[in-house]
Amino acid sequence: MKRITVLLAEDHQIVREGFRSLLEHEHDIEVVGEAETGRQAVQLTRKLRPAVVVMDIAMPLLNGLEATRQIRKEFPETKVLILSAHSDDAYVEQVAVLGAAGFLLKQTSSHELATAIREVQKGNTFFSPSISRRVHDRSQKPADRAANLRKKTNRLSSREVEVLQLIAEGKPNKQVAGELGVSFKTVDKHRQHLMNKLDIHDVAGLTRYAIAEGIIESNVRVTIN
Amino acid sequence: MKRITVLLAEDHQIVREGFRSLLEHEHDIEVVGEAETGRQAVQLTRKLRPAVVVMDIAMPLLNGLEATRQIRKEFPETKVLILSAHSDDAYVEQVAVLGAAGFLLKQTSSHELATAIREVQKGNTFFSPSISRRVHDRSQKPADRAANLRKKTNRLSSREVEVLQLIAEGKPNKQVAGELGVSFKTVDKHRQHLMNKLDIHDVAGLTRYAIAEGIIESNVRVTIN
DNA sequence: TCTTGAATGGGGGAAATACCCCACGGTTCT
DNA sequence: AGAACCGTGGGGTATTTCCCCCATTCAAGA
Repeated sequence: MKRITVLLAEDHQIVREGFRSLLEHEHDIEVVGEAETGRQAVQLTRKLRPAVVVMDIAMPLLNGLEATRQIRKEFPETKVLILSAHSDDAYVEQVAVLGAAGFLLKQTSSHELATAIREVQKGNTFFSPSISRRVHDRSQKPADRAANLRKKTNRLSSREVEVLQLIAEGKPNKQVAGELGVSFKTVDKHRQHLMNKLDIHDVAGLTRYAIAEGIIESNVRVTIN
Repeated sequence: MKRITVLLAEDHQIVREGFRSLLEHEHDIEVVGEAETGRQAVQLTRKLRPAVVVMDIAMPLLNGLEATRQIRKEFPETKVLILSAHSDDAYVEQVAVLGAAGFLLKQTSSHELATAIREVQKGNTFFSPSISRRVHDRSQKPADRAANLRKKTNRLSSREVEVLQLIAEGKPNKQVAGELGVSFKTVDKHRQHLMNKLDIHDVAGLTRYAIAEGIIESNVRVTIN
């Protein structure tokens, strides 16, 4: 029997190990890798080609939603199962358009996690009950959709969201440039575009925006380098 | 052999089940109960009398620190091992006076969790390296420690909180100075004191802190001047 | 009483930000 | 085929931050 290959993306090691331990009891599922950040999740997906990525949202360097977008773009056949502590509107909003195959809350049981992994691998979707209700409500309203499409102009690009997260984590442009592997000037350019699109012209404002949008959490303690 | 009885207090079911699964591999440790809230942790401690309580901080109804205080008061022989995602100064500060036997970060490995449980059961303390460094610094100087507790050295003064709020609202020092009716240099000085006390050295970090502490909200849209 | 801290103010300087100018190669709609 | 972005990179500059140094006044605690 061919087992379902799974990549775990979750920043807290002990929680990640817990998930791995839980999934070891499921003999049709194999955890082939673990990622600590969204960026690592993208890299490991490229390298390991798992069938399913179990993705936490709140992660340093690159949050789970942005990582999902990048993975879905590069590997449309890879299923991403979002696993989040919160069911914030800001998140739920994005999940539908992101191409995630499912959304689980951390309040669910391990049994449901295994079930969800099997379902999304088969090509189905799997949402926690409270989430699915909300997504349903939302897709009822085409007005919102239209509004989203119209506002496309000042919607941030994927790269811009990435830079925004790092800025909101308190990293200076030079360090952001290093982590993204681009020049200081490019980062500076993204920063300017961000600011123009959002009409927010200071780091404090960008940070508040990032938190309000669920790109980062307010109590992240960024690792000291 | 008598196994170490453990109560798990953690609000996310799947994370809790993961911890249980991890600890099932340790044959000298037995998970005798699981609590979803701080209040339930206190109740189950009363009922089950576990040797060690593994306590998450962020929990509904009653947070882990308050639950720890109540458990320690009622059952001084019960060891509480705090398990937190963050190493905020505010938390670490309280852990010492709370009577917790240890403090683990979720970034640690499952192996360390088992070790910590064994150590605190024996009556020792166990702190994650990064935490222990901080607590150590503090307890190294008894004079400082006493001063800290009595004078609350690293608690912000009301003026500092005032400046922090304006910074987190995205106002430059010059404007803050204008609004407070003091010189630019004074504001700069408050800013430095803030940063030293909180050990946060960038505006993004200060903004996240202000939001986490409820000093401002993330979705404030500051009026444009 | 004497020290400590809070609040005030200033000089100076290296670093980072915020905002202009410019360009090129690529994708993606229209 | 052209327009409109996107991502990349370089030049420059004014402002701001961040962190030292220095000081005085006043209130409160050891």
